[in-house]
Amino acid sequence: MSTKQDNLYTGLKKIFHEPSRLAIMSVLSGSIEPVTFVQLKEECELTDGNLSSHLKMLVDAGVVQVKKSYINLKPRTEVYLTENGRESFIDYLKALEEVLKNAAEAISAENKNLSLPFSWLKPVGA
Amino acid sequence: MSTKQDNLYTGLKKIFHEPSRLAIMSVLSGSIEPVTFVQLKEECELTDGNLSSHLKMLVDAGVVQVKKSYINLKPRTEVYLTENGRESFIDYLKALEEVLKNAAEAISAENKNLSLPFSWLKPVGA
DNA sequence: TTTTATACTTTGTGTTGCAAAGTTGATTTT
DNA sequence: AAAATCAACTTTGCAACACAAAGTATAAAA
Repeated sequence: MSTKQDNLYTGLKKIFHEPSRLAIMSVLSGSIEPVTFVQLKEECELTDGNLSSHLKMLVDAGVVQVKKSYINLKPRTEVYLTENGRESFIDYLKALEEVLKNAAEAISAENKNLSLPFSWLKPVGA
Repeated sequence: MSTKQDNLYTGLKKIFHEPSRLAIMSVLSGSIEPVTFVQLKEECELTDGNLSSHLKMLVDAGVVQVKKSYINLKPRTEVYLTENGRESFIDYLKALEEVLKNAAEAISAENKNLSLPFSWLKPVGA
């Protein structure tokens, strides 16, 4: 039940619709194993500070969980998606797909001459 | 020439990566004719104030232009894309496509059982 | 023993997304 | 002919937030 009237863009939930967090979510989606803070930092090319605060937001939103421990006397922060996180991220991606399709169709409708840059708009089998 | 190191997410230019502005750009992309303030407002389901300020940002970014006139003694604001606007919006959409593909692949790699929600991931002809 | 390094967290600040209020001029009501 | 209403915008105010810079804690090197 969404209170506000839905349109194409309503599904672009703010928590995911930010490049750094999109990167984090993509990396986490790509592994069933938890990912460490340091790995995430490297793969997403984020600074310590920015990763830390984005993670906090994701945790507060209930889409990731964090497990802190010490290994070899060093802190180790492991991050993983919650079940809800996985599901709502997929929903976000679906919404994004719709938005993208819609935009790409608008463009190619008015640009018959333009070579289609968007692979999935090419009619299957053509 | 991009000063900062590029990654997958660098192409998500902030000016377009906001749902309201994405909506505006999509509508504008869908017509060669200029679109009026009132039309945009309705199609994007935005308030007057928010449309006004988003338009200002798009104008300042040089991606749309605005022509003000009076018709029937009423103000008429017509909005249209600049050439640069059309091009850079396509670039944005391409970047978005890459990001989306990357995320969808990550998900389906770790969820063999999951029915693929993303149409373009289905092998063509399968 | 004072640097240096690692793994984070917190703080500070300019930006911005949105709601609410304001503006300008035409039209309708009283 | 005031006064209130409407239409099409613009401006203002403010909480949220993205990013950089600074801070903390512990361990290892010099």
